Amino acid sequence: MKTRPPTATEDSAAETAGQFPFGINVEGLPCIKCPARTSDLCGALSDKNLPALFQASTLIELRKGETLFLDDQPAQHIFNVITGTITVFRTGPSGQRQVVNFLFTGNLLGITPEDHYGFSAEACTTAILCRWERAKFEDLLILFPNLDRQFRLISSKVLARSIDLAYSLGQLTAEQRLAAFINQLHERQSKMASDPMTVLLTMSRADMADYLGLKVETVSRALSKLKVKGVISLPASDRVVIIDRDHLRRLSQSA
Amino acid sequence: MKTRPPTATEDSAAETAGQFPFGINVEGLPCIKCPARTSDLCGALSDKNLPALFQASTLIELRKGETLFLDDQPAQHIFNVITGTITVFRTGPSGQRQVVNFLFTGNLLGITPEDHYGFSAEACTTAILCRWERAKFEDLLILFPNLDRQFRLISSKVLARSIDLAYSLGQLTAEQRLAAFINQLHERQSKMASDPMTVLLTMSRADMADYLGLKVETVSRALSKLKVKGVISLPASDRVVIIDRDHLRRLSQSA
DNA sequence: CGCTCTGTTGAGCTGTCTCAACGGCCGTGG
DNA sequence: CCACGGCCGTTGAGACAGCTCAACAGAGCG
Repeated sequence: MKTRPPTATEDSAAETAGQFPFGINVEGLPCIKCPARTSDLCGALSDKNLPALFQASTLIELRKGETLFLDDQPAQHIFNVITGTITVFRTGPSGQRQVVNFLFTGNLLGITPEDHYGFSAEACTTAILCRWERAKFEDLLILFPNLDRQFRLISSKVLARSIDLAYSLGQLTAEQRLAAFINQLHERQSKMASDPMTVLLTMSRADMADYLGLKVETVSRALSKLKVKGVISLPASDRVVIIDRDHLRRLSQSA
Repeated sequence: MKTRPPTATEDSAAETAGQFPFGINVEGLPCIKCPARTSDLCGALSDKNLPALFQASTLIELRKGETLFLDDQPAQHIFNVITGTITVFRTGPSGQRQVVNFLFTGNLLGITPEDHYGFSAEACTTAILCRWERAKFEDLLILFPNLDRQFRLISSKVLARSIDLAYSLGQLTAEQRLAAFINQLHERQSKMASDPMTVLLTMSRADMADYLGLKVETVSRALSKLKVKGVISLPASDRVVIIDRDHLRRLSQSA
C-alpha cells in the first residue's frame, strides 16, 4: 500500500529525542508490560522506542468475571491484553448477551473516537492488562506516526472480524460456526502455541454460545459431532486437538 | 469529547489558501455532487471549503445490480452515495451472501486502511456516487483535520452498525429482526423523509433476507405478522407505514 | 465429604427453512 | 391495444435444525 503522509522512516519523531516526554529508561527490554513484543502495536515501534509506549501505561489485574467497562461509560482508557482472555460484548434490554470478540495476549481494547465505549468488556479468565489514559495514548499516536498507522490497521481488523461474525451468524449452521470458531482460534493462537495442533478454549461453553448465537447445549452437541466425525478430539473440555485440518476448514465453509 | 490535536478552529489548514490545491471555484454551492450538504462528511467542512472536497471527486452512475467492487480488489477508491441504495456484502465459498450494510444518500463507502476492500459492494437500485482516488482523499484528510476526525467517527459508526447486526443475527427472532430493521431505516431516513411515519424499502425481499440472515419467505411472513398485529401497514411492497411506533420499538428489543 | 458449577446427553417442541402454488406487476412483442 | 412470460412477493404444508426442559457425571472447592 502506498503510504501517504511523508513522514520519516521507522518510528520517526521521537528519534529527535533527548527530551522523551515521559522520562523513561530506554534500556531493559523486554518489559513486563509487553513481554516478547507480544502487543499488536509492537510492529510499529523499534526496541528503542517501545518503552516510551508502555511506560505511559498502568498495569491492572482483573479476576474472572470482573467487568472492565460497560458500553455506556465514557471511553477514558485504551487497554492492551497482557495475559488472559477478555470478552467484548453487547447486552440487550432483556439480558441477552452477544459476545462480539474474544481478546487474547497482545490484543488492543477500547478503540473508539466516540466519547462512550459503545460495547462492554469483562474478564473471561483472570487477566492482566495495561491501560493508557486515552489523552496520553493519543499523544503517543501523534508522536509516532507509525503507531498511528498500526492503530488504524488494528481498528480495521476489528471491523473485519465483526463482519466475519455477522457472516457466521447469518449464514452458517451450528456445526459450521463451531468449525469456523476453532479455525479462528487456531490461527490466532498459532504464534505462541506450544503444540501446533492444539487449540485452547479459554472461555466457557456459555461464552462460546453467546459468541456463536447458540445455546450451550447446541455448542456441546456440535463439538461432540466434530469429535465423532474424527475432525477433532477433546482431551479436556478446554482443549481441542485438530486431527483433520482440511476437513475442519471445509466444514467451516460449505453449505 | 476532548479534542486532542491542537489544530486550528473550523476547517483549519486550507484557510491559509489562495493556493487551493485543486484550483476550484469556491462559489456556487450547493453542487450536484453533494446536494443540500447531504454527505456524512459535510459536518466537518464549512460551505467555503466543501467544494474543495467534492471537486476532487468524479461522478459515477450504476445500474441496479452492477457491482461497484469486489472484496479482493485493491482498495483504490473511496465513494460517497449521492442517490440510490448500495448493498455492502460478503460472499461465502458456496455462493452464500451476507449483506452487512445498506448505504443511502450521504453514506461513505470503501473505508479501509488495508490494500484490499475486504468486502464487496453493488448497486441495489440505480445509483449515483462520487468517487475519490484514495491517495487524493488521504491528502484531503491531512489538509482538513476536521475532515479526518469526521472520517474516524464515520468508521466508528460503521463498526457500531456491524456490532448491531451481529446482535440482531445472534439474539433476535425473525420478527424482532424485522422490527429492528424497520426502526433502523426509519431513523436513517428521518432526516429527508417526506412523510415522518413512512419507511421506504428500497431493496428487494431477497436483499433484506440476506441482511437479516433469513429466507425471503420468512421475511415476507414476518412483515405480514407485523401488519396483522397492527404495528405497521404495507400500502405497497416497498413502503412501510409505522402505525404503533412504541410497539415496534418494543418488538425489536424484548425476547 | 458434600456442595455447586460446568459440561454432556436425551426427548420432545418450536421457529425457520424447503418446496410448492399462486397472484400481481412490468416489459416485450404481437 | 391487449396477450404473454418472467420476476417478485405472498401464502400454505411439511421437514428439520436448534431450543427447552430434564437428568446426570465430573471437576473444583470449602
